[in-house]
Amino acid sequence: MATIDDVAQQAGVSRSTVSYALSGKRPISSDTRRRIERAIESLDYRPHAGARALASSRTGVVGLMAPLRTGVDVNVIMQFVAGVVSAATAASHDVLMVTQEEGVLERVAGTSMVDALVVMDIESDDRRIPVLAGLRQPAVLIGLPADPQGLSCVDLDFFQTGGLAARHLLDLGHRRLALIGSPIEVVNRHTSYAERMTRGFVGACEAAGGSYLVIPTAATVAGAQESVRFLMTMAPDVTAVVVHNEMALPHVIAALRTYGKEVPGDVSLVAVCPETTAVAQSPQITSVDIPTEAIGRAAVEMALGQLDHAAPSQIRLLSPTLSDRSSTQSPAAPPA
Amino acid sequence: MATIDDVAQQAGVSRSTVSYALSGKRPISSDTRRRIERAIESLDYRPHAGARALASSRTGVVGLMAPLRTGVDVNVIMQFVAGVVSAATAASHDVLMVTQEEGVLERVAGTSMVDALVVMDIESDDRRIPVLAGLRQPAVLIGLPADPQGLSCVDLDFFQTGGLAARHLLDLGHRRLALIGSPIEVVNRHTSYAERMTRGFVGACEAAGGSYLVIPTAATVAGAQESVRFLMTMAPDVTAVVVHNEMALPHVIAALRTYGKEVPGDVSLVAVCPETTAVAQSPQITSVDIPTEAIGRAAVEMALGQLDHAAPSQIRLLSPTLSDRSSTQSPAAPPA
DNA sequence: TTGAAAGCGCTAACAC
DNA sequence: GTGTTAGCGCTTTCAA
Repeated sequence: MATIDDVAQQAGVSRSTVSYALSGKRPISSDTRRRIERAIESLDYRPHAGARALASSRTGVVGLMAPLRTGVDVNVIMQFVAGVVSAATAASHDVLMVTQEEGVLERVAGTSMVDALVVMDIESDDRRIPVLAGLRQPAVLIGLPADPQGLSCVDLDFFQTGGLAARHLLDLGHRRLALIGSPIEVVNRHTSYAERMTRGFVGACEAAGGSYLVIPTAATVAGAQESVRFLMTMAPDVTAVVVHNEMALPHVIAALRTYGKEVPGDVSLVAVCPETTAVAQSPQITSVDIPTEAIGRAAVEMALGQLDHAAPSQIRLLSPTLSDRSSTQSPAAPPA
Repeated sequence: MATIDDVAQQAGVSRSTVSYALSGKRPISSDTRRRIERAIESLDYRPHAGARALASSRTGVVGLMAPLRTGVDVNVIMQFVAGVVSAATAASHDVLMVTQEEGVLERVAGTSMVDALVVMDIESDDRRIPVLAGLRQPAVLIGLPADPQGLSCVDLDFFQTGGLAARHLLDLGHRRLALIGSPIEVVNRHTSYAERMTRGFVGACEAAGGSYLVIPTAATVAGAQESVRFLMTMAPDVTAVVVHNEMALPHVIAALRTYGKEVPGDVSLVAVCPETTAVAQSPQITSVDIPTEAIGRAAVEMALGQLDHAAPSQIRLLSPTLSDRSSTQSPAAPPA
């Protein structure tokens, strides 16, 4: 492999001139620049990443900790990952995927393999937070823990989301609503997220004088059936449902159908899920989108922005937007 | 951050002794070793990855090129990724995720960011192959291109797979079979994979004197319905189906049902898909498993094995295994 | 069993 | 606008 000295020699300049030409950190006469470029080209020169990292304390790599256990809304995870990778690429960075195992965070950060870290699937009281808070590298959490300990966070604003979904249905005239929510384990682990959603939902219902029911749901066929059965028992006159559980969504729709409830004829349905999930159902579902790509992108931008203490740490909650599709309508007039 | 010199000083030994103690490349007296360990501990020393890479020409990182576009059997991709990451971790390596963009391969390899590369989603005539073949680092392809140009490949043995699936049904007594295969675009891109499967399937059918039909299928609801309609028109007496298209699988089952064909009562069904997909259906599907984790694992092992030209390049086709579940049975006796 | 010292390839003062 | 040079922190001969 050609080194920077080879390039310098071939271009008839000093090593530092080549380095500066590459980084743009000082002006280079256009003639010199041309000779350097030619040399780089002809030698197919690429700076050695390790050497660069050693000399500059910058690796050009951001670490991404993603939950890789399959079965858990893999689609959603992949979308976050895609957002992170594309934002990193746009900022000339690569992405190192790290597993959840104990100690990797310390190792990856401690050995200076990465410039910054993005951590997904943050639990309310996540054990990784104190570790992350003690690192030299900036870290951004995707999710909103109870105590971020000064770390930056990005997440969808679930309080607004709950309100937005409920209000859409209330505005259509519905008065008896239900929230079919996250699996109970998730509720317990990620308190903040399901709780914020619920509070927003409940608040909107109460403000509008609607009645409501909140039901946690396992992300399985049986779980969805059970929740719908429960719903049909407790509130057979429900006319509108918010589903905040992308894995259960299709099963909920199917289960409603077994009770003779068609969407949207008998029951209007708003889902909280990535757009791709919403449009993949039939009928296409009116949804509050979880802007996975945007969140991943924001996480990287915030992390990289903090590099030279340029930007301060911050908590960023993205406002939800609702996309009106084919699963909601005004309730049928009650039989006279 | 503490450096190796800090450790050496605190332990009262030379820098090289610390280095050797760490790498185990030469014997260290147990007393010295103890002092070094203590120093490392008390200073919380971690070797600098860049410095190490510079001095040793080894990064401890393997690059993984995975298709990140969502919508394409993300589950399957994630399983491969999980296999790669866990195998890499087991071998004390980290994983750098790289995108499909033009030039990244050259950059990542050229700048010595990785020790080896694993590339997923290989097409029959993939443009990346010549690039990979020209790199200093070993590369392993997941898939089997027309011309591997000396690169190592891992894949499921799809020829055997086709035969195995067909034979399972033939052995049960079925004589009129169909293969509902990959989307036509995939067939055209990844020729080898769909083609090998088809040849295995057809071969087994002909050997047993069964009749057969092969139908490419789009991975959508409409695509599955259309394929089933075609099947029911062309071969209404079909009693056994092999589905090699995990995205379409549930839709195919649903579509069959609309024609009054229950699985397995009227039609036996064997799927070719990851085990998790097979057991997630109802009824659980008899399947030839795509051993995604094992393939990912094998890819990393092969790549790392080639590091010092230790192992030669090779093509490895994993033998399929069939898991008998609830979707196959002998055909009903024809009405007398 | 251990130490001294020469790099690995690059960046960024500092000097002109 | 360009060159000189001192590191960055580690591995690995070579020598003892």
